[in-house]
Amino acid sequence: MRPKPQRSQDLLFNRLGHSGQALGGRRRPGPSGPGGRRESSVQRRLESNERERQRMHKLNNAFQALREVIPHVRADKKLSKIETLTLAKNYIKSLTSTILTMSSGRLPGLDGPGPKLYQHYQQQQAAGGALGATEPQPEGHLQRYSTQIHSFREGS
DNA sequence: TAGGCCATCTGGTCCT
DNA sequence: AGGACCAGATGGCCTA
Repeated sequence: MRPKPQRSQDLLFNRLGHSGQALGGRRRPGPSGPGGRRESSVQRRLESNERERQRMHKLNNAFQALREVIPHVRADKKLSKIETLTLAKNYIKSLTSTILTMSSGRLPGLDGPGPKLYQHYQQQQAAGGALGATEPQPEGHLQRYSTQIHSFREGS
Protein backbone atom coordinates (compact mmCIF):
# COMPACT_ATOMS: atom_id res chain seq x y z
CA MET A 1 0.00 0.00 0.00
CA ARG A 2 1.35 3.31 -1.00
CA PRO A 3 2.03 5.65 1.89
CA LYS A 4 -0.53 8.39 1.97
CA PRO A 5 0.57 11.98 1.96
CA GLN A 6 -0.31 14.27 4.76
CA ARG A 7 -3.96 15.18 4.96
CA SER A 8 -6.17 18.11 5.54
CA GLN A 9 -4.86 21.20 7.25
CA ASP A 10 -1.28 20.03 7.62
CA LEU A 11 -1.15 19.17 3.95
CA LEU A 12 -2.74 22.43 2.90
CA PHE A 13 -0.39 24.35 5.15
CA ASN A 14 2.60 22.68 3.59
CA ARG A 15 1.31 23.15 0.06
CA LEU A 16 0.47 26.81 0.40
CA GLY A 17 3.03 29.29 -0.80
CA HIS A 18 3.61 32.70 0.67
CA SER A 19 0.71 34.13 -1.31
CA GLY A 20 -1.70 31.46 -0.17
CA GLN A 21 -1.74 29.75 -3.56
CA ALA A 22 -1.70 25.99 -3.55
CA LEU A 23 1.34 24.38 -5.12
CA GLY A 24 -0.95 21.76 -6.62
CA GLY A 25 -4.21 22.50 -8.36
CA ARG A 26 -5.19 25.40 -10.53
CA ARG A 27 -3.26 28.57 -10.28
CA ARG A 28 -5.17 31.74 -9.73
CA PRO A 29 -4.32 35.34 -9.05
CA GLY A 30 -3.22 35.91 -5.49
CA PRO A 31 -5.33 37.65 -2.90
CA SER A 32 -5.84 41.27 -3.72
CA GLY A 33 -5.29 42.74 -0.31
CA PRO A 34 -2.29 42.43 1.97
CA GLY A 35 -2.25 39.52 4.35
CA GLY A 36 -3.55 36.92 1.90
CA ARG A 37 -6.81 34.98 2.32
CA ARG A 38 -9.12 35.82 5.12
CA GLU A 39 -9.24 33.22 7.83
CA SER A 40 -12.93 32.43 7.25
CA SER A 41 -12.23 31.88 3.57
CA VAL A 42 -9.41 29.48 4.39
CA GLN A 43 -11.70 27.63 6.79
CA ARG A 44 -14.39 27.26 4.12
CA ARG A 45 -11.82 25.96 1.69
CA LEU A 46 -10.56 23.40 4.19
CA GLU A 47 -14.10 22.17 4.79
CA SER A 48 -14.71 21.99 1.07
CA ASN A 49 -11.49 20.05 0.60
CA GLU A 50 -12.54 17.58 3.27
CA ARG A 51 -15.94 17.05 1.61
CA GLU A 52 -14.25 16.50 -1.73
CA ARG A 53 -11.89 13.95 -0.18
CA GLN A 54 -14.83 12.08 1.33
CA ARG A 55 -16.63 12.15 -1.99
CA MET A 56 -13.62 10.72 -3.78
CA HIS A 57 -13.23 8.07 -1.10
CA LYS A 58 -16.84 7.01 -1.69
CA LEU A 59 -16.15 6.87 -5.39
CA ASN A 60 -13.08 4.71 -4.79
CA ASN A 61 -15.06 2.42 -2.51
CA ALA A 62 -17.55 1.97 -5.31
CA PHE A 63 -14.73 1.14 -7.70
CA GLN A 64 -13.40 -1.42 -5.23
CA ALA A 65 -16.84 -3.00 -4.87
CA LEU A 66 -17.05 -3.21 -8.64
CA ARG A 67 -13.61 -4.86 -8.86
CA GLU A 68 -14.79 -7.52 -6.45
CA VAL A 69 -17.81 -8.55 -8.50
CA ILE A 70 -16.35 -8.62 -11.98
CA PRO A 71 -14.32 -11.74 -12.72
CA HIS A 72 -10.80 -11.12 -13.86
CA VAL A 73 -7.50 -12.98 -13.78
CA ARG A 74 -5.25 -10.34 -12.34
CA ALA A 75 -5.53 -11.34 -8.71
CA ASP A 76 -1.92 -10.29 -8.14
CA LYS A 77 -2.47 -6.75 -9.35
CA LYS A 78 -5.31 -4.34 -8.75
CA LEU A 79 -7.30 -3.35 -11.80
CA SER A 80 -6.99 0.30 -12.68
CA LYS A 81 -10.13 2.40 -12.83
CA ILE A 82 -10.29 2.43 -16.59
CA GLU A 83 -9.75 -1.34 -16.70
CA THR A 84 -12.48 -1.82 -14.11
CA LEU A 85 -15.00 0.22 -16.07
CA THR A 86 -14.14 -1.40 -19.38
CA LEU A 87 -14.32 -4.92 -17.98
CA ALA A 88 -17.57 -4.16 -16.19
CA LYS A 89 -19.16 -2.86 -19.37
CA ASN A 90 -18.20 -5.95 -21.32
CA TYR A 91 -19.12 -8.27 -18.47
CA ILE A 92 -22.61 -6.80 -18.46
CA LYS A 93 -22.81 -7.29 -22.20
CA SER A 94 -21.69 -10.88 -21.94
CA LEU A 95 -24.20 -11.60 -19.18
CA THR A 96 -26.96 -10.00 -21.21
CA SER A 97 -26.16 -12.08 -24.24
CA THR A 98 -25.97 -15.21 -22.10
CA ILE A 99 -29.39 -14.55 -20.63
CA LEU A 100 -30.84 -13.92 -24.06
CA THR A 101 -29.32 -17.10 -25.40
CA MET A 102 -30.59 -19.22 -22.54
CA SER A 103 -34.07 -17.75 -22.69
CA SER A 104 -34.28 -17.49 -26.47
CA GLY A 105 -34.91 -13.80 -26.13
CA ARG A 106 -37.64 -14.25 -23.55
CA LEU A 107 -37.09 -13.80 -19.84
CA PRO A 108 -37.93 -16.93 -17.86
CA GLY A 109 -41.19 -16.62 -15.99
CA LEU A 110 -42.18 -13.49 -17.80
CA ASP A 111 -45.53 -13.58 -19.52
CA GLY A 112 -46.75 -10.54 -21.26
CA PRO A 113 -46.64 -8.54 -24.40
CA GLY A 114 -43.00 -9.03 -25.17
CA PRO A 115 -39.44 -9.67 -24.09
CA LYS A 116 -38.51 -6.24 -22.83
CA LEU A 117 -34.91 -7.19 -22.22
CA TYR A 118 -34.57 -8.31 -25.80
CA GLN A 119 -36.25 -5.15 -27.08
CA HIS A 120 -33.95 -3.03 -24.97
CA TYR A 121 -30.95 -4.98 -26.19
CA GLN A 122 -31.99 -4.50 -29.82
CA GLN A 123 -32.37 -0.78 -29.24
CA GLN A 124 -28.91 -0.60 -27.76
CA GLN A 125 -27.50 -2.49 -30.70
CA ALA A 126 -29.29 -0.25 -33.16
CA ALA A 127 -28.06 2.88 -31.39
CA GLY A 128 -24.53 1.58 -31.48
CA GLY A 129 -24.83 0.79 -35.15
CA ALA A 130 -26.14 4.24 -35.90
CA LEU A 131 -23.07 5.68 -34.29
CA GLY A 132 -20.87 3.57 -36.47
CA ALA A 133 -19.77 1.27 -33.67
CA THR A 134 -18.69 -2.22 -34.62
CA GLU A 135 -20.18 -4.25 -31.80
CA PRO A 136 -20.01 -8.00 -32.08
CA GLN A 137 -23.09 -10.15 -32.20
CA PRO A 138 -24.53 -11.21 -28.83
CA GLU A 139 -22.84 -14.58 -28.92
CA GLY A 140 -19.54 -12.82 -29.43
CA HIS A 141 -19.63 -10.82 -26.23
CA LEU A 142 -18.60 -13.66 -23.97
CA GLN A 143 -15.64 -14.50 -26.14
CA ARG A 144 -14.70 -10.87 -26.38
CA TYR A 145 -14.88 -10.46 -22.62
CA SER A 146 -12.79 -13.56 -22.10
CA THR A 147 -10.18 -12.26 -24.49
CA GLN A 148 -10.17 -8.93 -22.77
CA ILE A 149 -9.54 -10.17 -19.26
CA HIS A 150 -6.61 -12.13 -20.58
CA SER A 151 -5.22 -9.13 -22.38
CA PHE A 152 -5.45 -7.19 -19.12
CA ARG A 153 -3.52 -9.98 -17.45
CA GLU A 154 -0.80 -9.54 -20.00
CA GLY A 155 -0.85 -5.84 -19.24
CA SER A 156 -1.53 -4.78 -22.80
C1' DT B 1 13.98 7.99 -16.80
C1' DA B 2 9.51 8.31 -19.05
C1' DG B 3 4.91 7.18 -18.72
C1' DG B 4 0.85 5.49 -16.22
C1' DC B 5 -1.96 5.89 -12.36
C1' DC B 6 -3.50 8.09 -8.48
C1' DA B 7 -4.70 11.50 -4.57
C1' DT B 8 -5.36 16.01 -3.66
C1' DC B 9 -6.39 20.93 -4.17
C1' DT B 10 -8.99 24.25 -6.44
C1' DG B 11 -12.50 27.20 -8.73
C1' DG B 12 -16.50 27.03 -11.61
C1' DT B 13 -21.09 25.31 -12.31
C1' DC B 14 -25.21 22.82 -11.16
C1' DC B 15 -28.65 21.37 -7.94
C1' DT B 16 -31.59 21.38 -3.81
C1' DA C 1 -26.80 29.85 0.24
C1' DG C 2 -24.48 25.76 0.74
C1' DG C 3 -23.25 21.35 -0.82
C1' DA C 4 -22.41 18.17 -4.74
C1' DC C 5 -20.30 17.53 -8.88
C1' DC C 6 -16.86 18.28 -12.33
C1' DA C 7 -12.53 18.97 -14.63
C1' DG C 8 -7.84 21.11 -14.76
C1' DA C 9 -3.40 21.24 -12.49
C1' DT C 10 0.18 19.34 -9.81
C1' DG C 11 3.22 16.18 -7.55
C1' DG C 12 4.27 11.48 -5.71
C1' DC C 13 4.81 6.55 -6.37
C1' DC C 14 5.61 2.60 -9.21
C1' DT C 15 7.04 -0.09 -13.16
C1' DA C 16 9.14 -1.22 -17.61
